[in-house]
Amino acid sequence: MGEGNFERVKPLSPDMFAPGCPSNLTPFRIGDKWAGLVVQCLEEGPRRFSELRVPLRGVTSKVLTETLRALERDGMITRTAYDETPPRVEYELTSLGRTLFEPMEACRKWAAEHLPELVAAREAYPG
Amino acid sequence: MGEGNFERVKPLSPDMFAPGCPSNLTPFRIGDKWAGLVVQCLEEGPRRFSELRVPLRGVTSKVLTETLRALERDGMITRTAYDETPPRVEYELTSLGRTLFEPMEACRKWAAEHLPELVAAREAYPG
DNA sequence: CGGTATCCACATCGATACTG
DNA sequence: CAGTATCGATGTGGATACCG
Repeated sequence: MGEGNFERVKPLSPDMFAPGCPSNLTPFRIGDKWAGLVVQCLEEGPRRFSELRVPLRGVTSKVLTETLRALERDGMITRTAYDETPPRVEYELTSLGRTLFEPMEACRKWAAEHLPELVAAREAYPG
Repeated sequence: MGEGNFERVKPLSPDMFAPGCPSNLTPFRIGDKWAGLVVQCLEEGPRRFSELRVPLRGVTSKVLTETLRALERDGMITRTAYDETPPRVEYELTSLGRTLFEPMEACRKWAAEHLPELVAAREAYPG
């Protein structure tokens, strides 16, 4: 409650959307901090700009716009603007974008199974 | 010839090691440009510092050192220094590091199948 | 051989303010 | 609602030089 549409995006593991979580992995972390998360949010269906801002807590509209444009440019998502007031824009995975599901699942599975080991190693590391 | 040990690292797809190739994806592209490639190089066995510099063309020793330290800190690789002259250091995947194979394979498979579509979309994009 | 030590260019990200 | 426009902090990667 008070969290808006956050519950529409079912978390796949406890802190998957937490900043810095290594499960933000996916084929699209090519120096882009948010693209993988956006794709994850869109896996369940089309989302509006403001709906994406909710689970991606902390992202500014500027950065979210840049991320969405990059994904659109690479053919991963479509942008559909409806001529209404107030304006409504929906983002949706393309068929190409949906092919990302498999590798992302593999990465999420890895994170779910091995993240604790990574964290433990990091904490045990001198320094 | 003249390429040193490059052929020891069998390329999994034509330009997998090319700079900017989206197959450099893997769980370790968390803002790190080279870690995924390093893990890939180590999948076939232990490698020396200078052996890693060959396939990762363009990486400086400074950046390679940082990358290796980060992977070591996260428990993905071990560093073994042999007390010889000239010095010899070997890097090797840990058992945790080897678990990265599955998600990385999934990413490589994705790239091999869908990279052309991404590139085509990018070229067709206005601007 | 296997690194360190500096310095620097560039890009990404974020904060803030404003708009149709 | 869905952005755009600036500006600035931060940090990552690269160039170069040097060391045990």
